[in-house]
Amino acid sequence: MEHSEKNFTNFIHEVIEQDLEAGKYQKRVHTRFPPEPNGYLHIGHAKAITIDFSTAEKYQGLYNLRFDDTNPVKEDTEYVESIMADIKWLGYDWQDRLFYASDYFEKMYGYAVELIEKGLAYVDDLTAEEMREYRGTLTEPGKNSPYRDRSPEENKRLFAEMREGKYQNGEKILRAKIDMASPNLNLRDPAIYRIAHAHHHRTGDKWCIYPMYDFAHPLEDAIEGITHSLCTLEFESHRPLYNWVLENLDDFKVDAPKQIEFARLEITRTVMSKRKLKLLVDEGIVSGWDDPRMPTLSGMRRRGFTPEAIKNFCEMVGVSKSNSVVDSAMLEHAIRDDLKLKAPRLMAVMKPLKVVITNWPEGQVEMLDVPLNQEVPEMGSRQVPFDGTVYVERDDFMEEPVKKFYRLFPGNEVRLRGAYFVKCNEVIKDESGQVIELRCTYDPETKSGSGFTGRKVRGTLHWVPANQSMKTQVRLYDYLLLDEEEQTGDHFLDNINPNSLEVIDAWIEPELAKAKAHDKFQFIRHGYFSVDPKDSTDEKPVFNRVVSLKSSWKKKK
RNA sequence: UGGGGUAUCGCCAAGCGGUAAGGCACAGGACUUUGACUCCUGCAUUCGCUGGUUCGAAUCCAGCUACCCCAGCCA
Repeated sequence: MEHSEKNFTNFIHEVIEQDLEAGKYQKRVHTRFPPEPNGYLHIGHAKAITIDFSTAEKYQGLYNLRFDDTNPVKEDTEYVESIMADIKWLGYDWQDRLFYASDYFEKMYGYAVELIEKGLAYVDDLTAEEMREYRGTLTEPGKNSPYRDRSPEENKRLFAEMREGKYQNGEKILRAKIDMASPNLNLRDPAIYRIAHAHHHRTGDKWCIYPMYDFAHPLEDAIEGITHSLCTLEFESHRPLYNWVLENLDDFKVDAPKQIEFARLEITRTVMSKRKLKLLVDEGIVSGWDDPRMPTLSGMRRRGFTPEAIKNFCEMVGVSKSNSVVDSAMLEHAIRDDLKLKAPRLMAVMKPLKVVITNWPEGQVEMLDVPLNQEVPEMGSRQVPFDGTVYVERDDFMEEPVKKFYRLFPGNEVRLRGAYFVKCNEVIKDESGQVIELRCTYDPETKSGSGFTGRKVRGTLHWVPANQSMKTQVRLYDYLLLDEEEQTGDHFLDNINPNSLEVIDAWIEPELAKAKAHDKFQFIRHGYFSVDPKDSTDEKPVFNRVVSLKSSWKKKK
């Protein structure tokens, strides 16, 4: 007899393995991701999706995609489409298991009637305000509605009339009859069906009553045969209600799904609330849900994040029940880690300073063969023309070098990446004293790849050919949007980082002119960039900086 | 204040009575045609606090404390 071995990696797996061992749910594992189509998915949803789907995969189970579309006034087809696109992009395939809560409206109506017949639900005439008053407070019990004791027959008739459209919004409501004195407010006769004369994006005008989340969700799960219903912590106190609904319906007496809660994802300096993100869009603070500064999956995709990086990040973060705030450095690590072996490494100069090689043969153009990624030889190489006149980064020159500066300064020799050693001999300035050009000499012996070992230089500079580089736009983003750690409350708009987007020109080497939408590169020393799919043209790519490189030098400066 | 949760390194997070995994960050060092990457090394005698049980506790018990969620006809 083998001893049962603990094989779980987080508390959800632990629960599942106990169920499996106990033989529950015919030893099936079936999960679901149930977004409401009222906005775009963000990185927080990515965590939920990976938890929901990878948990099912871990146990050879199935997972559903289900739109929880029970509130027509907030939902829209645009959102269901974006959600599906984003999940596909992440790499998950729900196959034929795509569901909509709205497909169950008729069934749900039937279950509501069953509760009415059992005397477990009643139609209330109280207004919303009255209901709030009757509900009591955290410390005081509520009191029963005067309509609480209507007969099942009357309730049934009234509920049918609600469905028929006989009443206005708010005029009547169906409530579960539980306990107005419960210490758990969610059990004080919660509303389960409200009247909403609104057009639903899928059912149109067929219905004017819609089930509430607390009633609908357990039914959706149970109808689909979900075994483990994973959701975020704020639903913890709803679990008794979730269970109440299923316990009181004859169809779901056995193997009712089990709700398990986990902490939602929070990342430093990141707005992670659909409501707030929508506000940013509506206020025009960002260009749309897919603005590259947005933590939405569509924004991150456009910015240049990869699904692998996002999934790895979620895995790194882990799953627990403690409210935590993950350092954005972890996300940055995830994308750098993924891109470092995928992205070709090329050169782009953002603030150019002209360098003329005075001893370069007049008119000679040498095509330098430079590897695309030294660590991945299979990537091959590209040609970079070298004609003795290049741009280097202005920051890579200091007329009066500070301590430990080993780039270009008068009298110093450095390597031009992929080319030769050059030595700075002369500094040319304009009338105002601004350095406008450097005169250097090169040493033909030192060509890259030649195996020259005569002497070493500390600095290697990236550069572009001055005459054959292309000027284009690059967008530098300071990680996401917020200035401060402070992101709570409704005043988060005051914390928007004004420098979250900096658009500047850059000179790119010829190879990069061919870059296509979503192509990713490392620009030596500048970071990882991705070609913007919306604003690039066939002739001219526009680059978004996905993330910068780590730099110990800048910090010490 | 009633109910429900959570507290382990700067940030995540393992741990399930046998003497504190791992990742991120950080700091040294090696390497280097990116001050990147990679590679070494360091980084909790201590687990919110106080008591108790035990040969032995982050793990069990008791009592505190702090923080999060719930008073939508949102999800």
